[in-house]
Amino acid sequence: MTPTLPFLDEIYTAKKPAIAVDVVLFTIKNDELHVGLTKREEEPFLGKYALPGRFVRYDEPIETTAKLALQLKGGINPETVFFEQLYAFGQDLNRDTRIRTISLVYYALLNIEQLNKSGKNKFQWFSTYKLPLLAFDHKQIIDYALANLREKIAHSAFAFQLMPQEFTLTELQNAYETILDQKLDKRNFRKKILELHLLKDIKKQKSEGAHRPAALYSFIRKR
Amino acid sequence: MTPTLPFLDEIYTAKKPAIAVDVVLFTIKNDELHVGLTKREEEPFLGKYALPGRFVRYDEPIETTAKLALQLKGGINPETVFFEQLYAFGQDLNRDTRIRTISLVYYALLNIEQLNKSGKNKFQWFSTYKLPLLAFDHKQIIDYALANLREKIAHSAFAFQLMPQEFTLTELQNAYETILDQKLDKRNFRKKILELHLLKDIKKQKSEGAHRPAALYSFIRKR
DNA sequence: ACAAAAGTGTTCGAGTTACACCCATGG
DNA sequence: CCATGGGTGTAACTCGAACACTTTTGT
Repeated sequence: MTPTLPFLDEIYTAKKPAIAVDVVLFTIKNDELHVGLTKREEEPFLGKYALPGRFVRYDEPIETTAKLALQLKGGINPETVFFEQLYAFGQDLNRDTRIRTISLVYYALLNIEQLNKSGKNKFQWFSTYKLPLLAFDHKQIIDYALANLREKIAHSAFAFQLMPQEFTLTELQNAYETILDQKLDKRNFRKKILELHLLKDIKKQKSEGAHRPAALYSFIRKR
Repeated sequence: MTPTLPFLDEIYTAKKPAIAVDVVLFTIKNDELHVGLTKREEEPFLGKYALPGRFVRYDEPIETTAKLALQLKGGINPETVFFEQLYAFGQDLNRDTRIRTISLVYYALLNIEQLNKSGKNKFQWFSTYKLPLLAFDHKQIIDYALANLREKIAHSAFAFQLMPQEFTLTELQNAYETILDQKLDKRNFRKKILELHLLKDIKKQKSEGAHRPAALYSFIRKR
C-alpha cells in the first residue's frame, strides 16, 4: 500500500495484530439497565465475566462477526437486536494478554419481549450498577458504552429498540428514566415523544390493576 | 478466548485480516475546505489519490499508527494536528484488493499556519467539492468524515483547531461558514462564540486594506 | 366510594433568530 | 471623502421546564 513498507510482501507476512469484536448488549430488566455477560471457561481470566466477543475471521464482514458473537456466545438471534458500532479499542498493546488485539466494540439493544421469548439465552444479566469482576478491559468498555448510550438516547429516539412490540407511554417513559437514571415529567415526555410521529396508537388498551387502562402504542419503523 | 474456536492455538495461526489506519486530514485553503491526499505510486490504484494510511504494526498503538501515517506519508508533524477516531470500515471484504483489510479511520484538522510553515508537506490538497479519482473506498470514507465534521462543528467548538495562533473573529466566522457551507449572522456568531469564553482578546490589531483594523484573538486552550 | 395510574394545557424563562446602523482606516 | 470591512443591541420567536387536576377503572 505504501512506500514505507520495505517489501510489498510484507503485508502478507508481517506479524499482524488480532482483531476482535466485542458487543455490549443492553436490556432492561426489573426497571434496571442490565448488560449481558458470559463466564469465561478458559484462561486468561478463567471464571471472570466477559462481553460476548469473537475474533474477526479473514472472510467475515465485521457486522457478521458481531452477530455471530451474540448468537454463539449468547444463543440470541441477532436479527432481533439493534446494534451499532461504537469505538475501536486498540491503544493498549496488552489489553489481551495472549496476543495483541484490537477490539471493535458494538453496543446492542435487546427488547424484553425477545429476551423472555428465547429460552436458550446463555447470558447472565448484570445490573450496570452491580457488575461482577470483568475480564480484559471490559469494565472500561462497558463504562464507555454506557456513557455513550445515555448521551445518544437523550437526543435521539432509539430507546424503542428496548421495547416490546406494543407498549404504553408510561412503560416507554420508565425505559428512558431507567437509562438516564432520572425522573422525567410525564406531560413533557408525552408531548415530546408524540411530536416525533414515530408512534402509532394501535387502538388497544392495557388493563392492569385497579385503575384506568392505558393506550397501547407501537413503533412505526418496522425492524 | 472462546469455546467456538476449535483449538486454542487458532488465534495465533488463523489467517487474520490486516488492520490499517487511514486519516482524513482537513484544512482550509482559500476559503474552501480541503483534504490532504497523496498520489499512489504502486498498484493497486497506481496513479490514483489516496488518504494517508498505514498498516497497524503488531506493537503499535493505533494512535501511533495514525500519527506515523501523517508523518511518513505527508511529512507533517503529527503533534501539531488535532485528530480523533471516527469509524471502523470493515464490512466490505474487498475494500482492498490485495488482502482483506479493516480500516480504522481518523479525521484530523490542520491549521493553516502549520500548513504553510512545514515546507516539507508532501500532500496535495483538494477541495472537498473537486475530489480526484480516489483509490479503494476512500471517496466514501471522505464523504462520511465530511458529514461527521459538519455535524460536530455545529455543536462543539473545535473549529479552533483549523485556525492559526492569532485570528480575527471574521476569520473564525469564515472558517465556520466554509465548513458548514452556509452564511452565518455576524452579530449572533460573535455573541455565541464570545460567551464560550474560549477566546482571549490579545490586544493586537490586524490592519489589512482600506478599512477599520480587526481585533486579534487567540484560543485559550493551549495545544 | 376510594385507591391508583392514565391522561391532559398553560405559563415562564432562556436561548436562538432576524435585523440596520455607526466606526475606523487606506487610498 | 468615500469605499470597505469591523463592530455593536434589541425585539420577536421558539423550545424546554415547571407545574395540578380530572378521568377511568378494579375492588
